[in-house]
Parts: sequence; structure tokens; C-alpha cells
Amino acid sequence: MEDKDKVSHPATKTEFTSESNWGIGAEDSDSVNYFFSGDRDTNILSEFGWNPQQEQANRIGGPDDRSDLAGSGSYWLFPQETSGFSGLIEPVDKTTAEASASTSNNPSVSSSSSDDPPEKSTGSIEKPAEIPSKSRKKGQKRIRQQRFAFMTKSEVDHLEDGYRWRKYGQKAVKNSPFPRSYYRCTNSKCTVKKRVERSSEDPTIVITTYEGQHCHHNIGFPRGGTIISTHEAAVFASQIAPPLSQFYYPIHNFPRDQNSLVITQSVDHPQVPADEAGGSCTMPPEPNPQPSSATYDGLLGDIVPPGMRNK
DNA sequence: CGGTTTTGACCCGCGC
DNA sequence: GCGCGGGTCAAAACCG
Repeated sequence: MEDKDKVSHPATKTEFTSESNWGIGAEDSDSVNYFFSGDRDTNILSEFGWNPQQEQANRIGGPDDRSDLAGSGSYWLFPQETSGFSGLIEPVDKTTAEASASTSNNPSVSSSSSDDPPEKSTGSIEKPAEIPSKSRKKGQKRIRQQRFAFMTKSEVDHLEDGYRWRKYGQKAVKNSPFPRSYYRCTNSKCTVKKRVERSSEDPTIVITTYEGQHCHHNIGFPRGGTIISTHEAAVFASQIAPPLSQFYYPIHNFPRDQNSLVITQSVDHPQVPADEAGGSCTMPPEPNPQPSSATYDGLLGDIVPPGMRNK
């Protein structure tokens, strides 16, 4: 377990840069859709339900759960360069993307993922739709759900995000001294996976790739942790993967940078029913917040999510 | 004792 | 067809 490591590490911040080769480029780079910051990302993010301006997020935990934040912080940092955003979404697996190749530049994740056969889950109750590789019939292609990757500047690899993950594999990455770790959501019915690796170019950057959508709510930190462990940035990512519609990002003590914007936002995720998106469990209906134009109002180091202001 | 991590083996897709 | 690399499995080890 890496919990102990997580608790003590210093600042963590998430960055979206223009680099297309950031560790996961080796895979499926042809099906990657890129975001760009600046004026363009406003629309794009909204398209994905990201609404940096929206502050209607419902905090799952208590507003005062920031005791673990001292001396650390999570930051959502968008470089201002026009090409500064490399968060990516892969609407479908490349094995299934061919049919929709014409839309490969149009990150319509919600529609594409709904056609994705569900992935296998670690659960034992309901049989996953995807056949485990060892028993997978020949010719049956591996299905991959929509993915989203981002980079986080952090000293720890595995970022707490409010979900519980079980590591199920680790592989050496070619041309990188750092291994890639594979995690699955511990929810027996949840199919979400994530990969964590360090950038070979900048070892301080952790590249986290989420795949699939959580079909359950954030379970908090069952190990006695706080609801939002803001020294970990992956809250962000967990909100990309799951169908949870509203989120916020803890922002504290952000070291101001001319080329960076800190945003706090709630996120409305693509409305992909869990059962269509591959989940075998159900998700309580979520309100669908109205997207509004995103404005990255400069450095918002003092802006905290609504729930966190309430203290 | 149950859950998680580790790690070698295996499977699969892809490029040559 | 073969080799490579990514992804996953599953048994053993580990841990609380």
C-alpha cells in the first residue's frame, strides 16, 4: 500500500501540456484526441462537460476535511499556451475505433462509449461482458473504454482520488526507467481502470490514465482518510472517468506561474449510462448541470471549491 | 484472515 | 510468421 507515502508528500499539481508524447504516446496515439487550452479549450471542455466556472459542486465529504492539506496542495493547472493542454480522451479503443475513424478528431466520448461493450470487472457477482483474456475467444477484440489521461506533478505515483484501487499489474515501460502500474477500482462491479506511470522525460510528472467510468459514487477514504485528500491530484481524473456529474478541485497554496492558470471547476461528465458504458452496476441519477462557458480567471489560488469554502 | 501488492507468465495486437 | 510491447492473470507474498 502506498498510503503512507501519499500522506507525506509535498505539493502535487496537475498539468496539461502540449506535449503529445508524454509517456502514453506509445499506445494508441492515433486515436488520441487532444484538448488545447486558451479559447479553444473552453468549448472543448464544455463539450466534455467540464465546466471550470461552475461552482455548484456538491462536496461529497465535509467541508472541513482539509486537515491533511497543510503544506501541500492539489492544483489544476492549465498552461495558457494555445497548445498547452494535452489531456486526452480516447473515445474508443483502437480496435473498435476503426468503425468510427471519421470521428477520431471529434471527441464525442459520450456517444462513442455508449457503444462500447463493457469491460470485464474484477467482480465475482456479475459476469463481466468482456471475456478475460485467458478465456477470451479467439478473434474477440479487447475492448477499451474511453480513456482520459493527464499529467500530475507529484512525488508520489499513485494519487488518491477518492476511490479505492487494487493494483493488478506492473510493467516496465519501454524507453523509460519507470514502470507502469495498473490499477482497477475495487468496487466489484466497477470496471474503471487506471494506469500510472512517470514521464521518462520529467520524472516529477506522473501520468495517470483513467479508463472507463465509475458506476458508483466516490466512496471516500475508507481507510480513515479524509474525503478529499487534496495533496493528491487525481481527484480530477477520477472525475473524468466516472459518471459522477459534479466535482471540484481543491486548490491551495498554488505557486503562481505566469503560464499557468489554476482552475476550480465542477465537472459534468458525459451522460453515459453505466450499463451502457460497460458498468454492470447502477449509478444513482445525477443532475445534469448546465454547461457554461469556462473562464480561467487568472490564477485563482484563493478560489476553492464551494464545499471547501464553507469553513 | 481478508484484502492488497508483487511478479513472472501468458495473451493479444501490431508492425515488419 | 515472428518478435516486440502492452495489458492481464493469478499464485505467492505481504500487511493490517
